Amino acid sequence: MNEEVLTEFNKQQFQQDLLSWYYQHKRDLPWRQDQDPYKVWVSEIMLQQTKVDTVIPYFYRFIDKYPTVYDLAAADEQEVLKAWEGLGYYSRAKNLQTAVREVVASYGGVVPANPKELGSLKGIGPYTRGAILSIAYNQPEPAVDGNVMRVISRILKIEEDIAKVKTRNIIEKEVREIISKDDPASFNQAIMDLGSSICTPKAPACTFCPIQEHCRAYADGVQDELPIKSKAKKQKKIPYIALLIKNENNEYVIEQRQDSGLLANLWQFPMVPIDEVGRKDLENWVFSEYGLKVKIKEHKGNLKHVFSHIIWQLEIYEAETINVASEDQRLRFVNIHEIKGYPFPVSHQKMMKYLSE
DNA sequence: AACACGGGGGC
DNA sequence: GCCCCAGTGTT
Repeated sequence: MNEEVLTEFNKQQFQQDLLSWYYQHKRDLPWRQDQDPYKVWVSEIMLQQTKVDTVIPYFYRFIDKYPTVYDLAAADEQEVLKAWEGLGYYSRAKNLQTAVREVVASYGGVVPANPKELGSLKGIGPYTRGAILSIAYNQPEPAVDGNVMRVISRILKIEEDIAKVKTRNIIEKEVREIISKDDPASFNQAIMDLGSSICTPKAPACTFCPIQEHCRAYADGVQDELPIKSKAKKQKKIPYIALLIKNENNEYVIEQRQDSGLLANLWQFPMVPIDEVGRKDLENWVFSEYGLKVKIKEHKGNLKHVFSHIIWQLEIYEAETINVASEDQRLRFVNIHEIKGYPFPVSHQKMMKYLSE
């Protein structure tokens, strides 16, 4: 026997150790009540780049409001966005509804059970495709997310940068090799559960790990060095003056953002990009941009809001205007009760504490 | 291959 | 502050 054989990966034992642990410790999550492909789908979209604890209340409300693909397909887009408010990455909501409408129109309301059709739907990439096929349809397909990349790169001691597409593909291929054919749904979810509770990014709890004896990183004492991941670049700061513009009826001006890009179609208080406009021309700019004659009043406070790629620095000012019949369909005057019906980004929800009757 | 795209939580 | 999170679409 050579050394290669001694360190060879014991697939059967690995599966058994992982799955027994999972059957004993799996969390009772709302999307694990049944295997309804639509519910699995909704949960997987919500869980993209988002923690389980954050998703749970959104998932309950969303499924309560849109229990089937038909309900979501028929829903009003703004209401869907309102249901998504605060969850972030709002294109997920738009893409989900687009895809659900496609399922109703082209697949008789049945979520496709094959990789090609499923993966062609808007918002369903390699991860979500694998997650739905394995969890809802019991197919032995990899579902490689951040957890899986971390766990597998440690288990197999893969020292490639997991930020690279190539590495993701390597890991997907490895998972295809070692996935349980008997219970692929549990296998994929087991690795994700393990990644969130034991095989954590920092200080993994290797002493409690059910697959410790299969872990090459642990064997070599390098579990804290893996996975290797290149750093994201620093966010650029963008200063704005945000305006709480009130008219004589105690209504505030809100505007709808454009239908693509950052926070697409959400509503906000008018913001002036200071770097482009300058402070001197502020009121002129507001008039040219919105057709509103405003008078800047009191400085109410400052707000910093961090996105994944930029940072907004908001200076908040109160302002006054007179009611005008604006041509701009994306502009509205609303009172502090009506405002609650519009989907707002968190940054502007924080500004609402400065509103007054 | 790089970047845009939210928000929250751990340390 | 930095890093991470059940990623995908666009360029």
